[in-house]
Amino acid sequence: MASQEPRKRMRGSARRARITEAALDVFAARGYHATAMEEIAAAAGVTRSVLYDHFPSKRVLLITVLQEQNARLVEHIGARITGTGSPGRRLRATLDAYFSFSEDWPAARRLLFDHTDENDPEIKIVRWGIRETRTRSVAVMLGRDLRNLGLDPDSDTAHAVVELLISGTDGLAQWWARNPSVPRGQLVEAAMLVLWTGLSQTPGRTSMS
Amino acid sequence: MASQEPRKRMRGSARRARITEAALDVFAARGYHATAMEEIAAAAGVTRSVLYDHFPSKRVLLITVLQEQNARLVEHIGARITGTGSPGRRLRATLDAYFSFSEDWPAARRLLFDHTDENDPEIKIVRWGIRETRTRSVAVMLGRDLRNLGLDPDSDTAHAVVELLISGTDGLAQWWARNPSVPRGQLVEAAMLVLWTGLSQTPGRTSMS
DNA sequence: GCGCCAACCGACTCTAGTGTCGGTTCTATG
DNA sequence: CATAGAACCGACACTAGAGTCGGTTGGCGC
Repeated sequence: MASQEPRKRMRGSARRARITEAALDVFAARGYHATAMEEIAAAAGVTRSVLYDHFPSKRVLLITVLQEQNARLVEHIGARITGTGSPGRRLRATLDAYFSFSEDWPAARRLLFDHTDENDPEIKIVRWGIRETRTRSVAVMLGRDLRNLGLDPDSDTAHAVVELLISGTDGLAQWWARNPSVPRGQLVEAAMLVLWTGLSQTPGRTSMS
Repeated sequence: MASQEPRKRMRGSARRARITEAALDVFAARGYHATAMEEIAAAAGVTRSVLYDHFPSKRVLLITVLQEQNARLVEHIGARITGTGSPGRRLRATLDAYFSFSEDWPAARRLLFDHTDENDPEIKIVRWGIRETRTRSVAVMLGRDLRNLGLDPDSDTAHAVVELLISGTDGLAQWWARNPSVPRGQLVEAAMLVLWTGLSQTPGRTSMS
C-alpha cells in the first residue's frame, strides 16, 4: 500500500499538464477564492512551490485552465455538429453535444459556467471574451431560424433569445448533474420541447420541418 | 463637506437593518469569500466589531441576508401574479414580475442566483431549500400547461422543463443587467417568444389561447 | 438628574494562504 | 563521465481577514 507511485520526476510539460488538470478539479469544486494552491499541489502530486515554478500566480493558473477548457468545449461541440441539416436537427445536435460535454467533463462545465466569484479584472476580461464568442457562435447557428421568426439577428431581442437559450441549456445541465439518472436523450427532448416546440403547443402540433 | 452624518447611535433593530442592507450589496458584488467584513461594516457606517455584536459570524450574516431577500422575491412575485387568466397570460405576468424584481433589486437577484462559491455546508442547505421551493412553485404554476403537453408534472422531463425555464429566465435577467437600455417589455416578449411560442414557429403561427 | 443597558469602538490573537528564495537531486546531452 | 539545466522541495516573509474582549459612551426609563 506504500509506494504505488514512486514519485518520479516528470518532464516540465507533463507536470504542467498534471497541474492544470488538478487545478481544473479544485477550482471547479471550490471556486476561485476558496481554492488553496496547497490543495492543487497535493492533487498534482507535488509541493506548492512547484506550482510557482510553472505558473507565476494563482490568477494566471486559473486563466490558463479557463482557456484550456474552453478550447476543449469548442472542439467537443464542433466535432459533433455538422453545418447541414434542418434547423431543428441542428439545434438538437447542439444540445446533445453540450450535454455530452457536460457529461464527459463535468468539472469543465462547472468551471466555465457556474462560478463568477473572481473579482480580478484580468480574469473578468478572459471570461468576457469566452462568453462573447460563445454567444456569437450560437447566434450564427440560429441566424436562419431567428430571421424566420421575423427577428433581425443583430437586434436586442435576438440577443436576448440567444442568451436565454444558452443559460437555460446550462441550467438544465446543472440540474442533470444533481439528477444523473436521467438519460441524456430525455434531456434533449425536454430542451427541444420548450425551446423549439414551445410550451403553448398541444401534443399533436409539434412541428419539425 | 465634513459631518453630513453626525454619526448618531442607532437602535439595535435599525442598525441590524442597515447591516443586512450593506451586506446584501457587498456579498452580491464580490461573492462570499471575497467579501471582507470590514467592507460591510464600512458600508453600514460602523466598525467591524459591531457586526459581531449583531451577528455571530459571517456565515450567519449571509444566511440572514439570503433568507431576507428570498422573502422579498417571493413577496414581490406573489404581489403581481393573479392565479387566474389564461396560461399564456400567467406565464407572461410571471416573467414580467421577475424582470421587474431584478430591475428593482439587482443586488438581490445577483445574490440569490449568481453566486455559488460558498463551500459551507450550512449555507448550502439554505440555498438548496430556497431553490427547491422556487422550483416547486413554478412547477405548480405550469402544472396545467405541462399536462397539456402530455407530461406528468412529477416526471423528470417536467422537472427538466421547469429548470430550463427558470435558469433561462434568470440568464436573461443577467444579460439585461449588462444591457440595461432594453425596455422590460421587450425582454418579456423575447422570453415568451422562445419559451411559449417556440423557435420552430413561423410568424403567423404564434398561438396564445 | 441618574443609572443602567446596549450600541459602539480599538486593539488584540490566530489562522490561512500567497508568493519568494536558496539549495538539492535527477536526467539529458556531449 | 561530467556538467548544465531543469524539476523539485522546505522554510521563510508577509498580508489579509475572521473572530474576541474589555472598555467607553450615548440615550432611555425612573
